[in-house]
Amino acid sequence: MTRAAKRAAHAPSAADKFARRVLAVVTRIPPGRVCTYGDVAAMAGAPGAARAVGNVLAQARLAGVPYHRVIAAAGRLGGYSDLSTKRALLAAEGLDVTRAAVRRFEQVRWPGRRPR
DNA sequence: CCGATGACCACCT
DNA sequence: CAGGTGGCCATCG
Repeated sequence: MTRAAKRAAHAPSAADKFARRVLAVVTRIPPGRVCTYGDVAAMAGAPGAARAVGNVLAQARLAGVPYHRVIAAAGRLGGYSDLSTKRALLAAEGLDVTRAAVRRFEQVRWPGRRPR
């Protein structure tokens, strides 16, 4: 189809672009590792937009994206459609999860923060 | 353009 | 350690 038609079909809004970048980053987080909303924001090219990242994840419905690997600062769990599920998923990946946080957070944080 | 919203964040009580 | 406060940011109406 023509370029004009293509653009008319689905014009890539600025909003979608931001969301795409955020989801792209989240998809790269390996199992057993986690990132904070702030980390994702920075990696997505929008340092300081941690809150905006939360908004994206809260709306995203794409499959194959490990949303549960994105937690709040200091290893606290943060939000999720169902917190008990988030805990279960993280625990299933070998993480030590307490009522409201991931233990040894700095050691499972991704990308590696030069441990030791 | 402005104000409201939210899966945040740092800081202070 | 539980709450409250002010600030930040992208989106949406």
